[in-house]
Amino acid sequence: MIETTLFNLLKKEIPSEFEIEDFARFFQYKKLEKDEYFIRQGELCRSVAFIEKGIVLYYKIADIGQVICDFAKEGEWITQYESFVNQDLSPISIKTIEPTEILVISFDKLQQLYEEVPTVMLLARKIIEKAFFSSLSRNDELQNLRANERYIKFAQDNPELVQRIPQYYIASYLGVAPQSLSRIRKKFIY
Amino acid sequence: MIETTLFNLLKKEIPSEFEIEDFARFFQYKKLEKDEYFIRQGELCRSVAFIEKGIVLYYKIADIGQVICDFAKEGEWITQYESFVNQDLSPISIKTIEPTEILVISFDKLQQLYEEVPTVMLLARKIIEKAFFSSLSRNDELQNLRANERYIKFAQDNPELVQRIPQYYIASYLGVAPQSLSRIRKKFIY
DNA sequence: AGATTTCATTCACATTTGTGAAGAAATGAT
DNA sequence: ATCATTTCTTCACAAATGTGAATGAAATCT
Repeated sequence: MIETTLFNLLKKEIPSEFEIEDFARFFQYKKLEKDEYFIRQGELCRSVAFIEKGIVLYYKIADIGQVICDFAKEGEWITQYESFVNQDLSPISIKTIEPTEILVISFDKLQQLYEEVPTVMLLARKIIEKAFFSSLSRNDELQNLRANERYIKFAQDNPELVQRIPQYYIASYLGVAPQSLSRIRKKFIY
Repeated sequence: MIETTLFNLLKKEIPSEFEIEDFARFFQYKKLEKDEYFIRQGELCRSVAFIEKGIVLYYKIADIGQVICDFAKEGEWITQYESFVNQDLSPISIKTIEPTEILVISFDKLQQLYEEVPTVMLLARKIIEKAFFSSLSRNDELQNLRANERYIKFAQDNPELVQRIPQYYIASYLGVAPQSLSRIRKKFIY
């Protein structure tokens, strides 16, 4: 379990005497089936994870039913920053939609890692900033693009996800009815 | 210019020997007319400001024309975090839509302030986190609410702004045509 | 393989939203 | 006060999107 994308990435990004084995002490490797949960709506979020392989779905149950908030795939972090930071109850659930392998680090271990390798904190900030900027550009798209334009952009930016994620999830993520997305797609496939 | 909302707030929030006068050294007070710019699309953003009084508009010129990205009013910070952090060209313009008074601090002075009063950095992080979380909930609203629901929520959350901001700006912010917003409003005013 | 469930498509129709034009109302300038 | 400009409203019509039901395809289970 030592030769992971994450540890190689950390070793490369973070200038320190730390070796891959040292990083590995802080993380717990987990193999999840399809439809297993990383966190459930209403629970406390006490850890962060890196996805080695697979896809997770962020969603919540609202009055209109299930709403897809986000996706994350291999090479990305699973963060529920809002509840992680405030140690508040999570407003959303995160679950796998494929067999998925993750490396988990608890809040406490993360603090230790920060202390042992302060540069990690810089990396963490960059990850959070990236999430922030993505959120801003998602606002822009939801505000200014039509459903069909949103789909085209999503498909261009995430060609793999279009293959791996059920369409009604993508529809929900784009804020559109599944039937409408089907109608939209018909115009681009000939 | 010493008795400002900002300096009282800093004095209250930040435990230190710093007095109001000490904070004042770092900020430059500016009085802006209506329609003056804090930053223009395509320029470098080298400062942050606190609004003592007035309202600013975040907007950009896109292919569909002018698009309103955000508002900020007295008691809030003017930040263009994306370009501020990366020292990149600003993708948006920020201008006043009322006579407005602000307290400006440059990037360099902010670093100095961080060094002299480290707790300021915590405050800064909280401000950025707040912007992040607002962005997430704006995503949620744009994704899941209809135009009329978005307007109702906006009006509930910002009753003052509804009075002070032209409606076609609000329409653009909500991602709706001004005529549609007018139609929506008709149903709630009797 | 067969049965069951889940997912995607299609259709008809309702509702929402966009668009361009016209005029009313409000605001600002002289 | 008068005029000019900006903002808001209204209308008729077009386009986009939602909804519920029906069908078929694909995936999953046993």
